[in-house]
Amino acid sequence: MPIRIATWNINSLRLRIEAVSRFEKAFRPDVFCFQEIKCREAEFPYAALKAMGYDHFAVNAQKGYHGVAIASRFPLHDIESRDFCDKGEARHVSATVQAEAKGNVSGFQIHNFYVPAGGDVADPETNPKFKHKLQFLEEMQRHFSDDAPSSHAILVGDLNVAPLENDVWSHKALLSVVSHTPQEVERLNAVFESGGWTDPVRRQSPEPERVYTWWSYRSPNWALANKGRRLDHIWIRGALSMLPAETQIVRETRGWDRPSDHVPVLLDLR
DNA sequence: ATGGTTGGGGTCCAA
Repeated sequence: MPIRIATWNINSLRLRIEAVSRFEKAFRPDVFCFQEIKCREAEFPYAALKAMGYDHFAVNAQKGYHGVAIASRFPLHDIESRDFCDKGEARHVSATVQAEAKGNVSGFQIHNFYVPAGGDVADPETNPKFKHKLQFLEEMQRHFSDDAPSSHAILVGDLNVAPLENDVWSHKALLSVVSHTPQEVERLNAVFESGGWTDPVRRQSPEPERVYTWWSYRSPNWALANKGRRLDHIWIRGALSMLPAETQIVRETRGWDRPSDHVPVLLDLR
């Protein structure tokens, strides 16, 4: 049995806990990473997640906005939440997963990120949110290049950047749209390269195949128009990147009642 | 070029 990791920007975990349950029944992830949980820790739906078989948690929560969490069937150790950019925002949580497969126990580190969206204007001089986004990515780069790049780890989350031309519905139309500007892409690529990461989603589905994980709520006909972006990512490094890996993007959840605007990304590692 | 929708918390901000 492979180990299955899922990441999903859920856009309010309490509101969509039934969607999480439906997804869990169908896809059974072992380690489930959420972004935009949008609740205080006291409001975190521990009981509902325990009923789905998750007994181990790493939660970095705040009232109303942002918030990330890991729910795991395997024990979690060394739980840390780093306050990137020192703004007091809950955008990162990491843990060591004590995974067990075929009786072999081995650990790997997992980092769960919610990178700032960056506002509307792609100019750090006039838009402090965009400046924050660029600084957040720069701090991520420094953080991971300080590590031993060969250490096995997984990085997941809503990185709010679609780095490749075929990660958006129109490269040309989105070049000046926050999420696909050269400034962000350059910084995300620096995180990826200096950290020694690999991208199993694009290993499986190389360009020019179009891959999206997000469709705006503002498009009434999201499936037909299909103006999506790939904002949600799973990266792996070290010995993990040598393992047989399969990924899935579970687009069908975008068509469920009251959906998140993001869909889950799954990774199976053997 | 413009405006379109959703969620949380509270009468507007973030996405």
